[in-house]
Amino acid sequence: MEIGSKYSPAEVEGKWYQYWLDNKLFSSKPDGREPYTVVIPPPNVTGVLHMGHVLNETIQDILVRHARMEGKNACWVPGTDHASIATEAKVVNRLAEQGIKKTDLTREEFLKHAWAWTEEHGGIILKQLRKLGCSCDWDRTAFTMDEARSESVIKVFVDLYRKGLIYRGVRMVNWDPKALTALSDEEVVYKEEHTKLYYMKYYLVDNVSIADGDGNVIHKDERGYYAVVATTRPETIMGDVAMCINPNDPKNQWLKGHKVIVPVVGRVIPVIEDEYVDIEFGTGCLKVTPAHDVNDYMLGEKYNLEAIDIFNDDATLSERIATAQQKSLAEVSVSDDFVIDLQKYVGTERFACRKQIAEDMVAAGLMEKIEDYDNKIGCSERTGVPIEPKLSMQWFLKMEHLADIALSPVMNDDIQFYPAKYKNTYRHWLENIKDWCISRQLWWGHRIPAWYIEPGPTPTLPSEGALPWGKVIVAENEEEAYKLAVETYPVLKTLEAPSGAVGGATAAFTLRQDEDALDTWFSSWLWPISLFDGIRNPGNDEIRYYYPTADLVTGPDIIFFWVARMIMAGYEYEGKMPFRHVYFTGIVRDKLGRKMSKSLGNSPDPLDLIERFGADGVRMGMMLSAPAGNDILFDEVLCEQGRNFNNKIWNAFRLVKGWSLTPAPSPIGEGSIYSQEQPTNEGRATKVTTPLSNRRGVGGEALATSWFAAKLRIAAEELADDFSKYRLSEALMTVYKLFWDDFCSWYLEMVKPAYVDGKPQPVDRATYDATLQFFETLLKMLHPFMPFITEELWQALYDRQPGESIMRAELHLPASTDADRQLCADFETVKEVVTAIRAVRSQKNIAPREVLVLEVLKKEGTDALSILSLQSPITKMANLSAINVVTEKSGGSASFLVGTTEFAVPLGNLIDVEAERKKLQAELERLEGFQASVEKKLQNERFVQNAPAAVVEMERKKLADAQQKIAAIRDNLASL
RNA sequence: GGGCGCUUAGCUCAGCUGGUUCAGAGCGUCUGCCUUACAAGCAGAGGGUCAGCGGUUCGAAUCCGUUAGCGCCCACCA
Repeated sequence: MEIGSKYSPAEVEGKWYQYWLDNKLFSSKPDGREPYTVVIPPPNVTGVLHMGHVLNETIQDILVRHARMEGKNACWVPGTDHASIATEAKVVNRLAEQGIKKTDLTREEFLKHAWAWTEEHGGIILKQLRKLGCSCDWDRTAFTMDEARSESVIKVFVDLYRKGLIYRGVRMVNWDPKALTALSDEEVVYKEEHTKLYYMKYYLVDNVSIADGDGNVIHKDERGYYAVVATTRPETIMGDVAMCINPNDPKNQWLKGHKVIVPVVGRVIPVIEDEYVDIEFGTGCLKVTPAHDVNDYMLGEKYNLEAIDIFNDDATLSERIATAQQKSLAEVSVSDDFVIDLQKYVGTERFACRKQIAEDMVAAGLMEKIEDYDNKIGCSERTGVPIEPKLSMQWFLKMEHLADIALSPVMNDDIQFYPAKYKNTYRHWLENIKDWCISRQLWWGHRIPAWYIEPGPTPTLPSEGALPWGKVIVAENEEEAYKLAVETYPVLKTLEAPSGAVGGATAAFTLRQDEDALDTWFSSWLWPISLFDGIRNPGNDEIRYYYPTADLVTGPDIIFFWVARMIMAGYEYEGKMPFRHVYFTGIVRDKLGRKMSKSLGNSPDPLDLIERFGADGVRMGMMLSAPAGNDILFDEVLCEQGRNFNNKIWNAFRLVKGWSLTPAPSPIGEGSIYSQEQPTNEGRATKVTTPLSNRRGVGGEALATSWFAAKLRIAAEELADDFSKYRLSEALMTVYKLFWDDFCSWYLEMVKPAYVDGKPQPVDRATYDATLQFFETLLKMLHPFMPFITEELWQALYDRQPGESIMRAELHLPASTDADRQLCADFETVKEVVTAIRAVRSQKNIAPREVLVLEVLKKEGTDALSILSLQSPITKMANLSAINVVTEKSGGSASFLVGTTEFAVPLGNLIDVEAERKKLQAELERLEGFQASVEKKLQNERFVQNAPAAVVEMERKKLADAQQKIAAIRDNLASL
């Protein structure tokens, strides 16, 4: 097989993805195996893949592939979200480009456009996930607005309504004047802004004279006494119906019982008293505008004040301000000094109006002062415009019961959060939860299944007053609603009976469906259930098998929107948690720590990255810096590292596949060391006491092979441990180092055949087989992270049956043993010795191909000889001709310590005595310092008494070792 | 305003129950190598008062307190 020295992902990825699809390797059906279920956090149906998705989906794919290789029945269900408000906004924009206004369309026409848009863009993102390698069961692809999901949503709405958990009412809601819809509290984000604080004059209507003193702070000018009200929103004075002071506020006692004039408006309003008012803020006088502020609304309720809504839905000033002004002026007329005809503001936009009215007030002498002020403004998460608190009729879901059932499972870890710190956030939200506004004034979404009873076109009315006009009926469909209406209000039966057709032209009454759609999250919260049809078809085989799902991978930004609510729905409808673990990913930022955004242009296109580095490279780049819950500082350099790793794997494969075999298999454990045949270095003076020989009878390859087998077993356990703790980036790093350092740099270098006469020698069968098996194991360990290259090489490693895949290959290694650990520890010594010799080469500029001799100093009380059992790999890796045990090392040699054993490399006159002396001197000082500190510790009686025996013993050993080393270095120095 | 978290090498982070030879990794940096798998590579090296201060302990990066800086979440001070 001819293979290039560079891995080309593009050729490989498409091929294997198709192979996986063709062989249905992603698909799952309930069977006897343990299920492992993941539901995708559904991306917006019209969205495109961004780096956040790459992170999120890569993690899910790693978990799913890992579980699949553990022999579990892995099922990853993909799908998309209709994203009501976002998608509707996009459709509205597109229509606007075509010169079509939404308001000119009927609901049906608009929905046609929306569906067309969905067909056009829907699923693009799912296609992109395939490029990433995601192993979703595509046959299960769902959409929050497909039939099964829609019916589930409606069923749940009806159910909750009948349970009394859903109600309808006029409440202060967050109004998005751009999207023209109500929003839930969670959809409001607060932004810090530099604004102004306006201090306005509210003159007293009764021009009495007021005595100074008693702490009162009185304002008076030529027009009379006035109170000063501070506000950030002067335009809302048009809705003022009262002024409120704190009854305990000494500086405002004089205002008690008076009436004041709203400047500009001219309305006369009472001064009311409530302890809600903060004495410290502003002047302690609060204007009360029940229609436009949540707190004012509460005051309004409490003191029975009128709410004057001054805005249209798009937050322009309403005609109502003028009529309200006329009405109040008709009641109590005030001096023209204080009044401006509000008609001039009608139709202006709220911020323009604010500017204008402030200027007008200054001009009219009604403004005391204007100060700079930093304020937090609630804005729509979607459209970004400031929210307008607005009174409106909406549907709400009572949250108390749902919060109750959702709290404890997380707090007692039935559902585990990674990282666990989000438990606090979760608890705090549930403990302070408010009712969920679930209606949206949108068309794109699930229409609320509520109908209002209205007179039909041809009613014959017995007695109008007794009829239930306007009453609401909640049912799964219109037919049901009709039946229910008649059942609930038997009087409807007495009307002229409609002839069959529901709500038809002949009906005596009709049902008019509520215009509103449901909040998108009202469908997403059912996702883990509705994907298996558990709502429409409770207890079906799929829901019983796949539910609860295993892991949910999502961002902490939707912990309330989605995670918490899924937990509520899970317990309410299945009586069980929807998932066992939640893995919270961080936010993907650029390397400077900035959020990735279109406007900054700092967000790379994932598909472009995949093209340049390969999907495996991008996945690895993402995972290299992705501990759970931490933000990811993404840097292309990491993808490059990923690509380089792919290349490394590729080349390791080329090496192994290029080997030829010796004709007859040679048994492991005996002989077969070609390095024995290498010539000894006759040229260098040595005091040989032990000839180079295989003292303990184990060959180089065999030793390397048993070492790496042990290493693999230990690494597999580390890997399993990392996975169990969701430390995926550490798991990847474990395999990365295992492959690159241990397998390539040590193992392969140890077993790789030598060249004789320019030709590589054949490799013995046992080594070859073992190497291939190691390779296969490594590929399996890597597969969840890098699915494509591992499949490519796995397929090429051995002959495979059609339809076979590494995806379904299981990774079973026997448990590691103490012997394994001992062997690995021994090999650490090998590595240290080899590294030390290489360092000598590097320092002395000795080429790797120049053959050296190593001397081991045999001293009384030391274990110098044990190294000889490992001499074969050392000899090869350090390119030695011999390892000689000596009692006295050669003159002019570079020496080093590994453990307490001293080694020397004879170098003849290459040695720089002065430099060597300096080095030794430094090392000696370090060791003496260390020795002193250990001695001090051991002389401390409290340490010896209190510390565990093992720790004390360890210290004693440290001391003994240090003493030995010091002695060796002193000898060395003396001999120089 | 309330709550949570973070601060360890140039960068990004591990360090899990306080105790293996003065703290680890990856990347980057420096030095030397085009050595017949791989220069997208090989070999070697340097780099840290564990944010500051105080305490507990025989022993602290680790536990407690405190200060500073950073970040996140929640909240109706107009």
